[in-house]
Amino acid sequence: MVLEEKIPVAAVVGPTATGKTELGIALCRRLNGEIVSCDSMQIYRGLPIGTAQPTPEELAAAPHHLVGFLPVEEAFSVSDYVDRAGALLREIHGRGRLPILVGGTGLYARSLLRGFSFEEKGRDEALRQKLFQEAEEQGVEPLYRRLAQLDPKAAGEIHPNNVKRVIRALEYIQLCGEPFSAQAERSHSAQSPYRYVMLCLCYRDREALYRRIDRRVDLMLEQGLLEEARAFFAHCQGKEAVPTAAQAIGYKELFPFFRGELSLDEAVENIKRESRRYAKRQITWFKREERTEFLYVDDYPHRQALLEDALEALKRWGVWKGDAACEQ
RNA sequence: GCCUCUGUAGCUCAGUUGGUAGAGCAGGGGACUGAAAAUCCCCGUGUCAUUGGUUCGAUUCCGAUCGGAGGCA
Repeated sequence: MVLEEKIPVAAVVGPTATGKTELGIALCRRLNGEIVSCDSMQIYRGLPIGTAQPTPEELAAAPHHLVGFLPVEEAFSVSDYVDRAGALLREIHGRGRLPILVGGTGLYARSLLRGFSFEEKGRDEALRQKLFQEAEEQGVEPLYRRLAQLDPKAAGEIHPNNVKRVIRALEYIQLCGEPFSAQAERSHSAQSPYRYVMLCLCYRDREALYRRIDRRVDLMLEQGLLEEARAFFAHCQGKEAVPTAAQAIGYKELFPFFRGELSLDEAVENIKRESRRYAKRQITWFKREERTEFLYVDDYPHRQALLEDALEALKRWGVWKGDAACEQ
């Protein structure tokens, strides 16, 4: 039996407002590729401005996948993402084209590219609700103590205050009948089916990044973020389950304004601040990834130079063989 | 012009009955396997406005100077 060839994948990651979409499209056209989005919020339909989806022109400039396809009330998860994106990567490769992953959701990128596998029985809404209620009534301590008994290793890795993750671990143990830490161990030894590199766009000058983020929020407002968010707000009214998309930055800060609890200026300031903090968390995520190449946008005089270095990096990591080899 | 209050971290302010200082916010660092744009953890040295004086010692007390706020005219 022949060793199965790993699928080459070029990934463009990094914090918001660094030009991932643009570089992705440039690479796509240069390398005859197709873009697979790696963004937990751009998947939703009806929120193009606030989630900074590619514009209609950008969508027309290159084939895109997993953008704006999901109704806002539908649940989604890493596991769903890895399934769908993984299938797309195989399809695109099968067509003889290069899959290009573009987006800033670190969890999705890592889970997909490192080849994490997920259990069949993954989630139980009723159980979650029950555990959450317990946490609310008695605090997290009893839940954390239970976790420490059932899975000491996981308990050691999850902070007692992190309610969501304590609950998820307990849910996993009950559903899958094994310690939560067992799946991490399995994933650790997993072989990635991809030959990839993450090109992480970033700024050397943090202030410059923040200025860009602030400016982009203003731009979103000019493009009609307020109307988009108001429509989404109306859509959410009267529904007991709050959709995931309502946690997205840009919407969750405007909702208090619609309820009359904040001035517009305050809400906009909050959007900017949350976007900056989010960018910081994104950077933390990619700093830790191994197959990552940082490209600092403020090092380049123009976009062409950035593209050249990106291509160079793809060659170095064996994702792209270069023009000569392509024509053989 | 006179009177009163005020000047301490990037911002808002505590405080030291005289022994060179600490909160909140902002900011920085980190974790992350089915809600992830979520959730969570860690991190506080700054000419205590300037300048003279009193004192063993002043950011703290006194004087002057320069900002800021309010009141009376």
